Amino acid sequence: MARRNDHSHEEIRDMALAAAEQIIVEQGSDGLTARKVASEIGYTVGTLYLVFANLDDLIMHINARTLDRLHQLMTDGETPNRIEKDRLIQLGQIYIHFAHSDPHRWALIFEHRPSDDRPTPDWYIEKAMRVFAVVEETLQPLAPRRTKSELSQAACALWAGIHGICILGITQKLGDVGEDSVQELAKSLMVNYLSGFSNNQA
Amino acid sequence: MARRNDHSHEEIRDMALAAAEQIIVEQGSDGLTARKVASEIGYTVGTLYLVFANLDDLIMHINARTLDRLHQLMTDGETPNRIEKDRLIQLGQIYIHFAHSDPHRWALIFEHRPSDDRPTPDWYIEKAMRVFAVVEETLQPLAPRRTKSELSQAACALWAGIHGICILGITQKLGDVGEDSVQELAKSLMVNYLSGFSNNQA
DNA sequence: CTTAAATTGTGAACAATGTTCAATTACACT
DNA sequence: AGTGTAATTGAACATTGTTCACAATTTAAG
Repeated sequence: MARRNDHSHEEIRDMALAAAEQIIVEQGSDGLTARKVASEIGYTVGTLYLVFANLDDLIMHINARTLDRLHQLMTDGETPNRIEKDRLIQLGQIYIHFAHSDPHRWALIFEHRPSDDRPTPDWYIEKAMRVFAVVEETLQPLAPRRTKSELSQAACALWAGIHGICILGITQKLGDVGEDSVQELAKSLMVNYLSGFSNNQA
Repeated sequence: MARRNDHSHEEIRDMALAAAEQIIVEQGSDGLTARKVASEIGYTVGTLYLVFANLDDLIMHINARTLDRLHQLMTDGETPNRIEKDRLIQLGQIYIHFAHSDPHRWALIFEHRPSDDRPTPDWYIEKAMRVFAVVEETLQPLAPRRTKSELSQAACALWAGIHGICILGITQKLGDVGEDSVQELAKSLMVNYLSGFSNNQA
């Protein structure tokens, strides 16, 4: 059976992504195989390779979706009137909760290393930057006298810091801790960092 | 040819670890295969499985060695007379330099996720804790009035933070930055965090 | 020194993986 | 109906981790 025309390539692409995501959520990245995804959508491996260059390509697209959902959560219900410090801390909470509620999809973003020959595509970098920009914008009002580059650096340090806590927390590298403890750690990091960052500005 | 008795199992174990580490250093974890390690030491796959339970087991032992080397670097040339704040910042520098100078072996520690059925062995956790303890001990004199649990939490937050910066720096997730930039970010994190942590104590 | 037993290493075999591509099938148009 | 085109297939290939019946060699016994 060929040329079934049941679905356009665009449709197959979306079906494959949805099926792949379900596998990831349920079984983690180890459970993801080309054959499984294909059979799940009623096609065969060959078809998958008509739509994606390879599994890495498919994973990149899953990750893009994950970044979109994270960005959505971080900008959802934005309350600009709120005290900015709380808003930043809230961002950290959102990130950590996101990672804990969907650990497999979250982990997939960082398990994937860009191979040397195929560098990370621009459209992907752009999505990652979009998430990061939210942090930067939220930080800005907290230290108005800092230069743009100082702000960028601080946002970077803070966000990477939260991320590190998240990683060590979820992968249990520092003992058996729940989401609550991770939230505590992150809050401690943000509050103390901000205290130094805001007070010591020129 | 069996029972060659050229080497004891202990010796084979060490040779295999050395060969595997060389492969990791040169090619990264993707290049590591059972057959490669075996042929490198002049034995066959079967023999490898007499000495290690499986590849995960072998990797755990490599990671243990890596942790030992890191611990060595962190406690080497200890100068207790030095200002403690500088000492802590120095620890961060050591960690970041370690990661950059040996990215493949460093990454291997975090790529490896403990499988559900075989939890991380105690001897491994102990080695990880040993590294972490150095941070805790160095932090203690900086905030004498804090409780033990507060100190532990702060050390955790700080260390995880440094680690996060390291990850995003090395994997280039936040653009193309060199070791110097990563060092800057880490220093920013530590200085500002410490400022808040030391000043605001009861 | 010969022979039997114990032990140590082998490598063929298996199931699974990502990936490719000649062959096959179904559709659209004349 | 017939013909060409394009979509889909799935068998095939190279690798992977892992196992285990067997073979080779050392050791012990007679």
